Amino acid sequence: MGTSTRERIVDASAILLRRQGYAATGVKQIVAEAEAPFSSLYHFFPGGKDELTAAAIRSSGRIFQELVEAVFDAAPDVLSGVRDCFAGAAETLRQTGYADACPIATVALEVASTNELLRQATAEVFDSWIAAATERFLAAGIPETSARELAITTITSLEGGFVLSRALRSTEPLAVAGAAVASAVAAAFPD
Amino acid sequence: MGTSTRERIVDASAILLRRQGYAATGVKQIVAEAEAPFSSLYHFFPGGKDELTAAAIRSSGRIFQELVEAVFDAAPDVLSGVRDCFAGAAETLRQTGYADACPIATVALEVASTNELLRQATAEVFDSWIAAATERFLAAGIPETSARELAITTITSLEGGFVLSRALRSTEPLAVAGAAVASAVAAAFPD
DNA sequence: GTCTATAGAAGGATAGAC
DNA sequence: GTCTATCCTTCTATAGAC
Repeated sequence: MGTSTRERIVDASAILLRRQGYAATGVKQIVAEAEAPFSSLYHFFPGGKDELTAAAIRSSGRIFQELVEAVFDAAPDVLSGVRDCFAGAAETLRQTGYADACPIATVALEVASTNELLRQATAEVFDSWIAAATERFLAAGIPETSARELAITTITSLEGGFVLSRALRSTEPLAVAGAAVASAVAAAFPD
Repeated sequence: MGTSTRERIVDASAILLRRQGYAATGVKQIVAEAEAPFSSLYHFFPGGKDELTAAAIRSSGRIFQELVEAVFDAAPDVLSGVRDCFAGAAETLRQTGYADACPIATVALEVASTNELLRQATAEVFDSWIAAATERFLAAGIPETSARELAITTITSLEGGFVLSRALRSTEPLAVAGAAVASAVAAAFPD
């Protein structure tokens, strides 16, 4: 069974949102990219562009989380895990001509003050990422108070690294941010 | 002498770009907000929306830099300077209903892979911020190798903190990111 | 579920008078 | 520098047949 029409529409939407954001992505461009009939969009998403965008945010948020978790969990320890995640992000960015970074950051900034429905979708994704990272730091033996702070530091550093690396077309910001997070993680272990 | 028409157009453009981004900001909305004649936009910016946006990016980038420098330089030492900058950013964010964060980040992500002219404008601004921060860390006695890395860490942390704080409508990410940067700065001084 | 056609608003940009 | 009017495209969304 190939991908369903609904699935192709969500996937195409997610790709376009990541590269060019919400406002610049038209529904006609989405169905064209998905090779789907125009009317299918409103068949599967009666709420139109916003309902589709919310679905795409949640979908790509989950996929990105699973991808990062896979990289992280494959490492022998948390320190290597953090380093591998930032290195992998930098490599993907470089390989895609600095296009493929965080799947939801552009949309998150666009809608934060203009679209409450979509703002909540991005907030749910970030909350889920923070929870997943916190779990892993806790499991590694890092104290409860530090674990959540380190999780937030990891994700803010990744997001900030993406912003500067894409704008400067250089992996330096992402590499520097990753090294800083690694140092913070190393310092968080109880003596 | 009040503000010139050109100035009002650039300022209105900068405000709208910060809150809702590039694609969502129409030229008609800009001149309405600026209380300027529509034709003045094309009189002062023959290159249209892109030329105006580039000017707005450089203008708000410079203003934001001056604002942060003023806060930083008013502090008794670099550590306090860093802390004050993050605290001030968090307070502004909270006071504006999580609307006023980085003036160029939303646009930077939107145009990074779609508009080379504007991408370069955002890159110039970020480069200028990195240079200014590096100078200050050097002046404080931090070794040359560490100074640039700390400068990049500071700015990526601020940007990432803005992304999560706006999406979550919470100052926590910005506060946590600021504390992490402060720790890194404290650790960078030679013994 | 998909087809064709189209409504109705908003987008960026320009012309020519003053 | 500013006025008014307008061009053409693109946008989201809907209607009704099949």
